Parts: sequence; C-alpha cells; structure tokens
Amino acid sequence: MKLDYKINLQLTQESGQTSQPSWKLIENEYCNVCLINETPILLKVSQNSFNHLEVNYELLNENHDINEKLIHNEIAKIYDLNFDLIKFYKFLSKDKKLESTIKFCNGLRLFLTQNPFESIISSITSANNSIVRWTKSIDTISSKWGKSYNFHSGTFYTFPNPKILSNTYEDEIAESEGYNKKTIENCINNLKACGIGYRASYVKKASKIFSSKINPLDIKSMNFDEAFETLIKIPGIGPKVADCILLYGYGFTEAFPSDVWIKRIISYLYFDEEDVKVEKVRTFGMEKFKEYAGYAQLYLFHFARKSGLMNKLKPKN
DNA sequence: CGTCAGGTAAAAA
DNA sequence: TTTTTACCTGAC
Repeated sequence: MKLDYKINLQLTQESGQTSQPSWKLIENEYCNVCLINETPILLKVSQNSFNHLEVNYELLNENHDINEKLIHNEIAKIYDLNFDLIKFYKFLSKDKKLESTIKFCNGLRLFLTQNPFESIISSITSANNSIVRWTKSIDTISSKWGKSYNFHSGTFYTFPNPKILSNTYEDEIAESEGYNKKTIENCINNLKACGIGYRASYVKKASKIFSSKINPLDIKSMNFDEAFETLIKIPGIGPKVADCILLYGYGFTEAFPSDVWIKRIISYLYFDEEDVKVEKVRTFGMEKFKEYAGYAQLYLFHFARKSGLMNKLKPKN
C-alpha cells in the first residue's frame, strides 16, 4: 500500500525520540508488531521517494477484520502524518535562528508509540542515560516480558503491560530471594538485568501505579497542565521526562522537553550564551513556540546534533 | 582507569 | 526555596 505524505522515514525512525526504540530494520523495511482492533499485525514500512511511504503487513491468520483503511489510519497516527509540515516550515522560516533547522531536519516527524505505557517506561529509562543503552534496554524488556508473536518475517514482541512489569523482580537479589535457592549469578530475569541500573526501582514503582491507581489512557483525556502535574508525582518522572512522555508518547505538541542540550541551545540562540535555568528554558519554549513547541524542540535538538552546534556547545571539561 | 550519557530524588545549604 | 550530590553501567 502506498501512502502520499511528506516524511523522511529513516530520520523519523532513528532520531531517538523517547516514545520507543526505532523499529527493527529488515531488508529496508522498518518492522514492528502493532494491535489494530485487538488484532496483532506486523507493519513493514519503507520509503523510496520523499513524498510517500510504502506499507506492507503480515497477519497471523485469516481470522480478522483488518482492512487497508484501518492500517492507513494507524500509520498516520504513528508518524503524525496529519501534521502540516509545510505550515510548520513557514512558521520556522519567520525566525532566522530556526530557519536553518529545516535543511537538517527536512521530513522529520513525531514518532508516536501505539502504547503510551511503553513511552512512559522508555522515557524513565532514558534519564541520565545514552540513547544506545536505553533503547537496548527497552528491547530487552519487551523480549523478556512482552507477548511474542511469530510472523513469517520473524518473532516480534509487544511491550508488557503495567501489571506484568510491576510483578517483575527489581534486581538479582530480589530474584534470588524470590526463587529461594537460585544463585545470584544465574539471575537475569529481573529489571536491573535489562541494563537500566538504578532506574529499575522507578520502573517498578511506576508500573505499580499504572497498574492500580492510574490507567495510562487517563492521561490522554487530561489537559496538558493536569497531565504534567499527574506525571511528575510518579517516581522517576521529573519535568523533562514528563514532557517527553507527553510529547512523544501522547502527542501533546505544546510540550517543550528541556534537558541540558536544549538549555545550551536556547541559551546560545536566544540569551547570548547566558546560563539560563532549565525551568526558564521550558517556559520560554512553550510561550515562544506554543502549539509548535514539541516540534521546535525536536528540530532544534536534531539540528544541533547534525550541524555540529552540539560539539561547539559541549563544555570543554 | 576516569569520564560521560537528552535527569531525578534526596540531602544540604 | 534553591543548590549540590549520588547514582547503574557500558563505551570511550
């Protein structure tokens, strides 16, 4: 199936958005299992020209009511295809400092996970961590505790639900005690063994909350401020992680996730290299970019990476 | 070997 | 209230 939209698929997939790791690349196609009307489907997305996507798919059996219209809708949601990039670029062009981001980010879109809870855990594990490490961890968590589906192209895993994750062992000590006689060295069936370090306790606590007190879908129906306030009360979620979850996990495009890099970039571009507090950067970004704040953040971050600005802004020691 | 990675929570000022 | 400090861990 061919879909006509302006997008750079590879850029979007691999830009390190915290909603999820990039999909598995198999022979030029980005592949992942999704649920459409409860039916597991393997989506296989590729791109040969800039203005359209090629979408193939696999189902487990004939017993389903999936049609291409449904798949189209799902793909549009995942890559935020109904967002008007041209209009956004007009907005960027009005600001000389933002205009140059376009040529480095042309076709970059939000990459939203189907499963908000995956984004929550993904964002928590991204804190004070490297992209390579947290994405690997999320993949490991999926393969350990997610549901597995054997498609023709291979086995794929959905992300485990909050209840399952809240019932995992936090570390090898808890696992060893749980099994009573297992030696510590043999304990790999715990959160810490997925490489998330001290964030294991955050993941466990957050999972507990989302399996009992809050349904991840509740966040979607809240307004932005209410959603933000709800999220930052959860262990492991501070302002930056909350904004990432809201933007990349739920599509609240008014969020402006502010980390050290965005702080350096904004300070450099708009405050004459003055050391501006992260909290002020957040407010500044939200007020200046409004409904485009999230996209502006994504573009500024990626622009800084690709243009060499990041190297320039990196502290000497 | 130290340092660092798209911060957060807890202690200290 | 604001500012330091410790923190898993694999890669460099």
